[in-house]
Amino acid sequence: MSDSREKKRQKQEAEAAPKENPYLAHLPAEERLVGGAASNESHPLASFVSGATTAEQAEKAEDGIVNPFTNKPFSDRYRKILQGRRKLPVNRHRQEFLDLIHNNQVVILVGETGSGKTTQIPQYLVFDDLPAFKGRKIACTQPRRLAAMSVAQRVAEEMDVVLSQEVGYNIRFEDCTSANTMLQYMTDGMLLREAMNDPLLSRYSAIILDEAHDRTLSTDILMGLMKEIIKKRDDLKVVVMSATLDAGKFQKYFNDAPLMNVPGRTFPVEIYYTPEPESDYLEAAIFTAAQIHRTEDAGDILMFLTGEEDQDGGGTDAGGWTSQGVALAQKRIYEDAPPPKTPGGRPGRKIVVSTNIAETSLTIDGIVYVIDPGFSKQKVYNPRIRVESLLVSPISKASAQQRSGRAGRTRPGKCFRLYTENAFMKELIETTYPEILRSNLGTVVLQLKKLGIDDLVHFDFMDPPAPETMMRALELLNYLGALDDDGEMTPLGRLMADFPLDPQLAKMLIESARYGCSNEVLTIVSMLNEHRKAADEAKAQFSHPDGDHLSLLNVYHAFKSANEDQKWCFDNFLNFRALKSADNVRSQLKRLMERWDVDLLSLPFDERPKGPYYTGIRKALTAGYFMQVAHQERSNNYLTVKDNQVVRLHPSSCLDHAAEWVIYNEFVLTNQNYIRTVTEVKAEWLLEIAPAFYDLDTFPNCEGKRVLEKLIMRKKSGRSGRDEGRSDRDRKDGKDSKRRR
DNA sequence: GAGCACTGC
Repeated sequence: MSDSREKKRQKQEAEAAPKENPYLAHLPAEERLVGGAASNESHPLASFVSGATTAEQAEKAEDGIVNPFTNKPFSDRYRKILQGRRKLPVNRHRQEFLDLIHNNQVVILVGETGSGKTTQIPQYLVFDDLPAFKGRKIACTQPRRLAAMSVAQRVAEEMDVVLSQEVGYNIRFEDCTSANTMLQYMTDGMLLREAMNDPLLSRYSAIILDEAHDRTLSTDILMGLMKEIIKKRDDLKVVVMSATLDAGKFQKYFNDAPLMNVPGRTFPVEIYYTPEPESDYLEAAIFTAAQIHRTEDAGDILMFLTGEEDQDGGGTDAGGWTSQGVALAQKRIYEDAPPPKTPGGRPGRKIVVSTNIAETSLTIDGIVYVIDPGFSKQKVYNPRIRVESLLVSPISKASAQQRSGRAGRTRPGKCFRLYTENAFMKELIETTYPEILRSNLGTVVLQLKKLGIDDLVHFDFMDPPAPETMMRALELLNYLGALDDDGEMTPLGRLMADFPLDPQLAKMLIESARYGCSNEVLTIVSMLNEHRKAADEAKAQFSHPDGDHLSLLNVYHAFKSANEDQKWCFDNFLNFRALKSADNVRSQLKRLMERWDVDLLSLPFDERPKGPYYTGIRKALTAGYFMQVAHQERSNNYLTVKDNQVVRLHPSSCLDHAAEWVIYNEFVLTNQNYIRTVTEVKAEWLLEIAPAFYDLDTFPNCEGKRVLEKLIMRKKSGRSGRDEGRSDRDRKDGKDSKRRR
């Protein structure tokens, strides 16, 4: 949700009053009324009827003297760009597209990279649909923020308008649109959030879902939502654009919608396989690169590895090579390869080492050779132990094709697959499983409920998730109090869905007001959101003995006390950008709390450490994370509650004593099971805060269960439960316990 | 004492 709801409301009001034809601002007021255009035959759009235009009409308007949307003369730059646009492959299909969209509510469009679909199709729709006549807009969604921004910028130039005026973009933290905006690029997550408050998406007359082949969680939900909305809005047009050949699936899903195919502008790529399987793909990749460099013509190399660790291995430098991980050197990959080392010698060669991000989202010119070891790191979800983890897995045939295609963007290329042809044919799956089949669905289910989808079992997913995964999500939301026992959304659940956070974090934030520490929990939640960059940085001087969550709070306080100084961050080994970003998230969440009347409170600070300050915070943390708890056994191992997984504290943890019960933020599955970002809690809090989850009848046998049983017995017999378990005894030799591990 | 594909609200 972006900056101000008030701003949005005003904008909506302005748009809801389409009395005047905004294209005719140069005319006297009476002629500006809708329908009045016909009375001025000189206007470029005078003869246009929404939903019944031709490519010829539109091109004539584009070729004219005056920009029909601004009434200003077209610039020279505009005309130059227009020439290029007319040469794009998609341009030849303009009339075909119009015919399809006139006769169908949904159109599927397959266009490979370089076809021009992302920039042109929305403009074709603008000229045909004339959204501003209706006081509506056209939305084009992108999975990534950067894409939404840069495409909007490009299209604003193509249409010769100022970005944020007729063409704009809307992403988290940045709404670059105005009351004049008729074409809006946005992230799919942003449109989804809008749908939660406007279930029919009534502000839009057409919605284009781009990069649908990505099958992100948001795209999948939006597609399901579109199917619902078109039943209720026959005035809404939907275009689903994808880069893969798997268009049949999209067609079938959208009730046999018609398909338009736009070829890309690509060159042939020769594919080479290894005769035998490779045992060490990293070594094989480096060897292949060396061989290409020795024997092949000039041209850059793109190498797909699975992660940063791999990429360090690829950092060889020899004979004018440069090698850079994409994340580390986003600028350098666009530079030219180095010149020959000796005059007249062999040309230099650039090697781009990348994760699968270069598969679709990144275009690098000059790549002629692709090295594809056939693996990528993928998210997987195990509903049995409720853990999401990253796993190096074989890629799909579709991914392999995408990868090889990267070699043919500028001229004919070669792709070296480091696996056998037989493996490609027989072992690789056709397409990568969509994210929705590989994720914890807590957030998805909460969003769907908020969107008003009551019957989740029969919701028309393009790929329905496993019932067990669905059950896990419902169970989580029920324990958190977001759904009642009938699966109906509670007021708390509705409020939780308004926060752009995991359900546990949302619950924790909302509940923190009851514990009088919402200011502090707000900070912790914001820092956790940025944990990958910020959490590990909590160095010794900021660490808190009771846990990592509290250390994050210390880091943020110190950062603010140092006036958010960049040098201070550097001196203290903290990531400045991550902290700024956490601060940005914090402001957004704070605004949401203010809007929804969640009190912003703090407990008395000076009474630390004995007073309630930290206890209150830890209780609030427990209110969100009571399902992610581990108990330390006598063997010193930790066992996760209910699932009984053996885990160890992640070495980055600053917990400095044996803590019998801890909540954890993250379960990291590697060679060992680790829990990361942990804070000590008390058994009595668990029973008190989440009695439904800590119903011991639902527990498998374990030490933790017996400890809780004893505690309950003691409580029943009227004694104080304060000295439960063995924690007080162990605290005395806490340092030793730590060392023993 | 280990390691983190990518994205998004």
